[in-house]
Amino acid sequence: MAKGIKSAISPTRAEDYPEWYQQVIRAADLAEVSPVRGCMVIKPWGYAIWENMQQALDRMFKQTGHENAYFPLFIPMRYLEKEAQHVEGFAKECAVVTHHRLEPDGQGGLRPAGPLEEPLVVRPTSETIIGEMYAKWIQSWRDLPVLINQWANVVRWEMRTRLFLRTAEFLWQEGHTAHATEAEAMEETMQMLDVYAHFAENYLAMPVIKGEKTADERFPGAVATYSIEGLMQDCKALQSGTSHFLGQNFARAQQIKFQNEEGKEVYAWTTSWGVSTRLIGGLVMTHSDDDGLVLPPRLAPQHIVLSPVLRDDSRAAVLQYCDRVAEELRAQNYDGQPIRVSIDRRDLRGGEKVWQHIKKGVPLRAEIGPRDMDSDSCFVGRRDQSPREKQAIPRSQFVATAAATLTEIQNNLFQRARRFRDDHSVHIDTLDDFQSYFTPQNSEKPEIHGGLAWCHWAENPQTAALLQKLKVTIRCVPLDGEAEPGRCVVSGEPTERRFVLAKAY
RNA sequence: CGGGCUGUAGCUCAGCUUGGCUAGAGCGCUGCGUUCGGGACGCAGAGGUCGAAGGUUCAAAUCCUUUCAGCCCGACCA
Repeated sequence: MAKGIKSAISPTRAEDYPEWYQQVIRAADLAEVSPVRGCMVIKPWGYAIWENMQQALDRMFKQTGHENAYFPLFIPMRYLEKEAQHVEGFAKECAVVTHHRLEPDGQGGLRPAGPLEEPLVVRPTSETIIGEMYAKWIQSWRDLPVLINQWANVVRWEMRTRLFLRTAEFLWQEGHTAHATEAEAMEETMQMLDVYAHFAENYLAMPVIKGEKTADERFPGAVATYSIEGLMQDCKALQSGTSHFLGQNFARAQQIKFQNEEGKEVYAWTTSWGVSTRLIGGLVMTHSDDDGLVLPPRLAPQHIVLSPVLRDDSRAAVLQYCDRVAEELRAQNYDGQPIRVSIDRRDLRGGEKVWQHIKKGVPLRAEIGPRDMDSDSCFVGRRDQSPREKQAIPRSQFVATAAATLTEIQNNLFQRARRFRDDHSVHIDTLDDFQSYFTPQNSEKPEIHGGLAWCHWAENPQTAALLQKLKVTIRCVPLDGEAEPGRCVVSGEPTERRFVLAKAY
């Protein structure tokens, strides 16, 4: 490739953000679009990130008293019909199975045969099937709470898809709980929102705002929906996890009831909460730069990749030296586990090999050639620094400080993302400021603009029309921070606190 | 699901308007050589039923119809 090229990914973020996003995913070999409409293939490097997310989240779910279970992929259509709002919300995007057999069509092909008596819906979410089971399992107050999580795939027939951010099929986890009292269910809802926020900030290194969704954005059938919202580098917000307080809506629809301590039959209070492979998209858009993916060490499939500089006269010795360094690194712990190290033995030119690891977001990389071996050191680069800033570090020091360096990178990424988020968060108090904040200078080819606008806001037809015009949405009513009486920037109506508004995915 | 654009080699694309030699380029890939610590260079190669199906024609990547997929813009959504 030409020497003049400054960055590994083309176009850059500033030039064309959506295209940059796709190129980062491709360069890092995370995933591809599949031949199946709207569905993606998650490749090993991308799937390993998901596995790391699963591992961390699963531990947190267990620590908060949940157990894993598995429910069917297929949901009888009539289950979905029970909760009116729920049907309405999901009906438009359901895949439906109507046959259970194939037969020759007489022209060398196949056609469906054996129509089902009742169509089966491929789960878009599992409230209904799980609720159906809970209704059987729960009879006494002694049976509560029921705290179950499921790792699964779901299907929502999306018309417009983007890798990780929105695909017809995606992987997620869905927690479903049932409680004896409203307060306990609400406590669960908030607890899991906190778990998600903790995970986002400490693992994804993605600062998030916890908040409640407005009625329009609420989960179909929920009494209240809470979310964590992150800000991507193109200044659009990403809903990155949701926790729903379902009240007794689903319990009533599905007859989840029990005898309480007074012997009275009452409905249970339920919750559900989930995060998906969308988080990988959030990860990409929070940290990556014009040289490709940047991974927070806690979720990186490999923490360190050693790139031996292979020359005929010293090949064996260098490889042996690398093996030794790798062994020593693996004996170190980072984040409670041995450091994940691999050696790239491929006989590629040094520069090319190293750039591949940069594009894949490996947090720490070390080039090791005869010169390093002679001086008993490693030539180390960090993904949170420029590719040029490489340093020779004595082997023993590199090994001894590797875990601390990973911790430092993890923290740096979070600090950097938080600074970006804070730099793109503003209090807006006039309509003019609001409009100009969300209006690009160049309407032909909109530049990156906007961010999180904290505003006094009233929900009414007038404000809704403005939002539609500017393509802005109410992200949430933030939970943290104090109430601050004020007046709606559009209508002047008095309000209690500021909402967060932004353009969003 | 509406409106627009696009499907030609693994990737990015030219060729199509005005049908006609054996369908091209760059990158990537394979081999050999020179190289090698910031993304190498030279030479020689492999690789395409032109998204798919029908049609028009002596002749279709090129024209027509249908269909599938992708991208952008709307509506919808984790």
